[in-house]
Amino acid sequence: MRRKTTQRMAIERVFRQHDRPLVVVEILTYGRKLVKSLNQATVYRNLKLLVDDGWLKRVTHPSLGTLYERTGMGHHHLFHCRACNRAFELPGCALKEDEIAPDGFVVEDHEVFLFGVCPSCLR
Amino acid sequence: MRRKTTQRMAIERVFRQHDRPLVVVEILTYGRKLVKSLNQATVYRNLKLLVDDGWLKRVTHPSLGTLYERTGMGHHHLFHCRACNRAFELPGCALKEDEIAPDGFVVEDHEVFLFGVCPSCLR
DNA sequence: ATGCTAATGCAAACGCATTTGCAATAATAT
DNA sequence: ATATTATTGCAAATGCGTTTGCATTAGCAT
Repeated sequence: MRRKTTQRMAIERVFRQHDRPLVVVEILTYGRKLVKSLNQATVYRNLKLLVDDGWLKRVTHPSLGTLYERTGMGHHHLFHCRACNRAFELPGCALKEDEIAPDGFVVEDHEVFLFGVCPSCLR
Repeated sequence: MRRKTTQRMAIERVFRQHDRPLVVVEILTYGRKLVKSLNQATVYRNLKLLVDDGWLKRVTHPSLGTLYERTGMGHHHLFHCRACNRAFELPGCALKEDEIAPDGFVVEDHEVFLFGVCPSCLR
């Protein structure tokens, strides 16, 4: 059976604390503040478990590479702050669904990535 | 000075012939139909030159990885056909620019990736 | 408290895209 | 035509994210 380890709980807490998509190094860095011995391999192994459980979702970002984000927040866009390099989830969809497809193309899904400056970096 | 080699001319021709963003293996495969000896390393070296020249642009696609597309066709979205796995450039922008940003976020740029089935795979 | 074994830490290994060293080749100036 | 050297082909090497083998540790059922 699956055991409730301190390292997996720490990883879950990292996501709850930051509430935004995270890169592996971020998870490792933040996680080590909770469990100092936390190892890279452990992070990867647990990320896989959490994705299998449906608790996390793996996303490939054009600039940041692989991101892990919590599931269950509906359709959204990813925002990447060029100042602090963090990713954020912006709720909602700003895509005009009817105007997406030139005739002949059937659009079934889409991904939108926004780039700019986040509120905390603005001031 | 830069020499006009048959391999680079072949690579350029591949892009003109197919008129869509290409992955390195595609460039290599199609290029070898023009210059059978064409080597991978040569492709990479020339892609770098063509990007430096501003003739090509490097793009990172969430599913396909690194793509190379010709420059100068204005703002567009990339469409990925899940049937034939090819990428296409769809002209225009279907993003409602005013509705993108929740207050506090300054959006300076964006990338849109569409997924579905292309015309030729539809029939 | 004890035993079983899932999970960890560590380091080595992996996969894959991309790059590099080098001798051979071919584009260009003369 | 000849010399010069940018460019090629080949194979080995690199970088980097991710995975794996294994001995040790720590959940959890008993």
